[in-house]
Amino acid sequence: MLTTERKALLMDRLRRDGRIVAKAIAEEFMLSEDTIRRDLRELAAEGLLNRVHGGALPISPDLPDFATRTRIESDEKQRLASAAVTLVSPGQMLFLDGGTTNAALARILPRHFAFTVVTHSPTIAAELEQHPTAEVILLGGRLYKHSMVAVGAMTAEAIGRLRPDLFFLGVTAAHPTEGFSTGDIEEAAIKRQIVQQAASTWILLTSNKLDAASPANVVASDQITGLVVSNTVEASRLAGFEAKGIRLLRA
Amino acid sequence: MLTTERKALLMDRLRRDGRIVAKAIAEEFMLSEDTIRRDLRELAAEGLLNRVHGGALPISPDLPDFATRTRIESDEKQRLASAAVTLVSPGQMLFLDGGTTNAALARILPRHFAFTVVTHSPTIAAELEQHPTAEVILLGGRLYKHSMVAVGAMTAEAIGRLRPDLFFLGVTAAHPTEGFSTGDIEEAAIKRQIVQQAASTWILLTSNKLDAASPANVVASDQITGLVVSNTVEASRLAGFEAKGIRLLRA
DNA sequence: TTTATTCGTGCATATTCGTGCAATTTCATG
DNA sequence: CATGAAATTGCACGAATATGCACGAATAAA
Repeated sequence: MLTTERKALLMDRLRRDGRIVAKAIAEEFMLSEDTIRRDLRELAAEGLLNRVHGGALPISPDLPDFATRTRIESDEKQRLASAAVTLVSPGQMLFLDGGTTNAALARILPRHFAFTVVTHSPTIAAELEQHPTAEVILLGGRLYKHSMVAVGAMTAEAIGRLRPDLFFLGVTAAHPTEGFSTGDIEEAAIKRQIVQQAASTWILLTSNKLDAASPANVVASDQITGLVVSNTVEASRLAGFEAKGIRLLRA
Repeated sequence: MLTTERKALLMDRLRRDGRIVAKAIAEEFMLSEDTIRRDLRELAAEGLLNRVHGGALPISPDLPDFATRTRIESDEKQRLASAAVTLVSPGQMLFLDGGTTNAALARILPRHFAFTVVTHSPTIAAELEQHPTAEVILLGGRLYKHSMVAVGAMTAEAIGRLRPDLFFLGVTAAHPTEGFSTGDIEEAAIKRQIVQQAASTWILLTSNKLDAASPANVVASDQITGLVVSNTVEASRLAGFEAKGIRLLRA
C-alpha cells in the first residue's frame, strides 16, 4: 500500500466513522502503530484532521470556526466597513458576498433609509434579521460549507435574474496583474457571474490579502470598480491597481 | 472511546440536557466516576462548563429563575427533537421548516450517516455549518423577517422542483378539526406547498400549541403524517388527531 | 448534628506518544 | 546503469497520558 494511498484511506475512514483509533487501524492495515501514528501526525500538520490521544477526530468540532474568525482582525474590517457604507444610496439593490468582512459591513448598514440587500450567504442574512429598513433577498443553492455561501446551478439561475447596483465582492487574494482570486473554483464561478450582472463591484480588502494569489481566479483587475483599503497600506503597493483604472477608497 | 471524543460527548450532553450528573454519565459510559470527574474538571478549567457538586451545568450568567424557565421550555423541545431524529434515515432528503424547535432538531441531526437537508431558513442553515455529513440546500426568496424564512415566488418555484422524503413542519397552533395554522398568510402558503411536495410531513408540537388556532391556516389535519408530542400530554388531548389517522410519536 | 455522597489528591498500572536509529526501498542525477 | 540522497518502515526506550483505586476532606441532605 502506498503511503499517499494509505493517508487517503485514513481520511476516508475519518469521514465515514467520525474517528480513527490508531491501534485498531494499525491491526486492520497490518502495519505498525508507529506508521499510523506518523501518518496521523502528518495529516494533522496539514490541518486535515485533529490528532488526539489514541487516534484522530475530524477537524470540524474545534476548528477555529466562523464565529471565531469573525472576532479576529475585526479592527481593520470595521474600518473598511465604515468607509464602505458611504457607497450605499437609498433605494439601491446591494449584493453582499459572504465572508467575515462583508458580515461586518452588514452589521453597520444605514438604518435611516430603505434599500434591498441580496445575498447568497445565510450568515449575512441572519445578521440582517434585526435591520429595520433593509429588504433582504436570500439566494438559494447548495451550501458550500467552508465559507457558508450557496453555490451551484440554483444560485446561478437566481443571479441571472438580478441586476444589482452595487456588489461587495469577497476574495481571499488580490494582485494587480493576476487579478482577484479565492479558494474554491465553484465559488469563484458564482462570484464572477455576480460581477457581470452588477453595475459596479467593490472589494473590501484587508491588507493581508494584498499581492497574493489563491487557487481559483475570480476576475481580472479591470472588472472591478474600486477597492476599500486601509490607509496604513503604502500607496506604492496600490499603484498597480490604480494603473488599471480601479478607484481607491482609503479607510 | 477516545478521551477527546468523550469530552465532546459530554459537551453535547450538556447542551442537550442542560446539565450533567457525573454518576449517571459514568454508568452510561461504563467508566469510573473518577474519569468523568476529571473530564468535567478539565472542561471547567477551559471555561466550557460550570462545575458543580454532583456534575456540571452550562455557563449561563442568566438569573436562576429565568434560566430554569427557559431550560424547562427548551427541555421539551430537546426531547421532541431527540425523538424526531429517529425518523431520519440515511440518504433521505429532509426539509426543515424554520422555528426554534426545528433549530433544536438541526443541532442534533445524526452525524454518522449522510443525508440532504433542505431549508428556507438561513438560521437553520447556519446551525448546520459545522455538520460533517449533511448536504445543505438553501432555498432563496424574500426574507420574512419576523420568522426569518424565505417566502414568495422565488421560494415557491424552488420548492416545486423538490420532492423531500420527510418534511418537519413548524406551526404555531394545532387543532384536531381546525387543522394546523401559523401567523402569516404568505408563510402559510409556502408551508402548504412543501406539505404537498413532501412524501411525509411531521410536526414537532410543544404542548402550549395544542388546541389553539392562529390566523393563517396551513393545512387540514389529514394532510399530516404524524406528530411528535411530549409524553406529559394526556392521551385524551390527542385522540382527535389519532382519529384523523395521524401517527403519534411520544417523547 | 449526623450521615451519605461527592470531591480531590496521591499512587499504581496500562496504554499511547515521540524520538532516535537502523534496515530497506524508492527516487534523482549523472 | 550506478550511486548517493531521500523516503519509508519497524523497533527500542524513555516520556507523557489515561484510568482506576484508596483515603481523607469537603459538601449536601436529613
